[in-house]
Amino acid sequence: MLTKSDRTRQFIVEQAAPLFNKQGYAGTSMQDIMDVTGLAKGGIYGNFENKDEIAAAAFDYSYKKMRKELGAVVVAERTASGRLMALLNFYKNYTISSTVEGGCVLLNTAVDADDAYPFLKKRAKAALAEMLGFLKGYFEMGVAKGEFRKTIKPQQEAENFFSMIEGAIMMAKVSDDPALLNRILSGLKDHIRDHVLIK
Amino acid sequence: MLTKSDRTRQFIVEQAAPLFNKQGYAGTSMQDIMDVTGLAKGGIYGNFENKDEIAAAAFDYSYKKMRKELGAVVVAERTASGRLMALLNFYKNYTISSTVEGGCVLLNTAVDADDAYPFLKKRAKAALAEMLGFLKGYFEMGVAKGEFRKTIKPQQEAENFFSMIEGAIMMAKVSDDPALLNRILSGLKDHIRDHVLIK
DNA sequence: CAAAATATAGACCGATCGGTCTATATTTGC
DNA sequence: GCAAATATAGACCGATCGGTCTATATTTTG
Repeated sequence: MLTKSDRTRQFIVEQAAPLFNKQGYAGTSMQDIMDVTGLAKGGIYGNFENKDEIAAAAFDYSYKKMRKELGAVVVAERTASGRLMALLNFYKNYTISSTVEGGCVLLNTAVDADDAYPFLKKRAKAALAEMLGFLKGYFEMGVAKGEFRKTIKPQQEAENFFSMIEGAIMMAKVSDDPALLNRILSGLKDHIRDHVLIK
Repeated sequence: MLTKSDRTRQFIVEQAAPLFNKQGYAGTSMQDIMDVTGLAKGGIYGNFENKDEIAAAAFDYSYKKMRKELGAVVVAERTASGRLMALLNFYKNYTISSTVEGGCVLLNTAVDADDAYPFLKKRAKAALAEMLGFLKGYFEMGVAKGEFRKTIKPQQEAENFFSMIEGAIMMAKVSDDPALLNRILSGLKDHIRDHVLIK
């Protein structure tokens, strides 16, 4: 059974995750976390060593939640193209409603952390590598099954795909234009149909 | 002639810009700015109302510097494809050596500001719109001059282009893999040659 | 249900936050 | 080169920062 502390810890992480995702590491104070959880200092520090540990746990939680949601819609599809389409659908309107409030946790953490917080950067780096690995796997699957052209390069396709999605999330968010992201996603679907799938 | 205050103000902005670009708004303290300029509180606050005003001036400075450098290499080219290639070359190795230390100021500010600092978000939004406008203009120019296919859609091409570049900068930076960005840029060059230019 | 173990409240800490103000130093205009 | 205007140093402010510690409250275990 889950101990009280385990449940409190999880509660803190879940409440703090959107704060870190929206406000970044430096922009999120312990007071913010106390406010959002309703706990006092002792309640927080009894479960975490320090702010870094909460931020790290919050990232892990947010990323895993996203990966789980994404995984669920993707593995429901049995073809490579179906999986890629499901992934693109997953990101539709992602600037309006994302897994964790504040948009893509990978994008936010990568930009927030890369020059200032190595312990967070490490996590974002690993998460990105994993996501690229998944994408690459779907392209390899398509080629292996004879669904995709043999000429496509899975690694390159994966990098192209994900850079466009992440860039589009940033652009759509700062422009207050969710449709911008959706247009990019739509373009990627066209790309699969026209240049990846065997005609 | 430039007054003393004008020169000091400019000096502060130039020294502070890399700090904000690397550490973000919340992660940059007035003490940091005092340290990097060698000025005391009075020297800073005699030239700026508050931290917001410095951050805003720092963004404007960084963005204009980038736009100027980019503009110089782009307008040296007389063809639309030449301009796009120049732009892609401009971003080569941009995670290693960018206009202002810390990478793309537009990406960093957009992500840092969009949920927390409206006064900065507004600036990033305007800057992004301008960059997309430039890109769109080059594609329109290519079509108008008969250099590009009439079927290409300048707005869509511009959005695709820029989202890929920005996403790739984020990915390359967090992965410590500058080559990732260069591969994306290379892919975009291929795209122009193979699907934009008239054969 | 009582005793032991655990978890939380909240007072407290020194350091740092953004910002003000005055006295002094430096420029500027004549 | 002197007087007036301007710009800077740095002491100081209250608020907030991340973090500690103890006393109390709550769980857990027998």
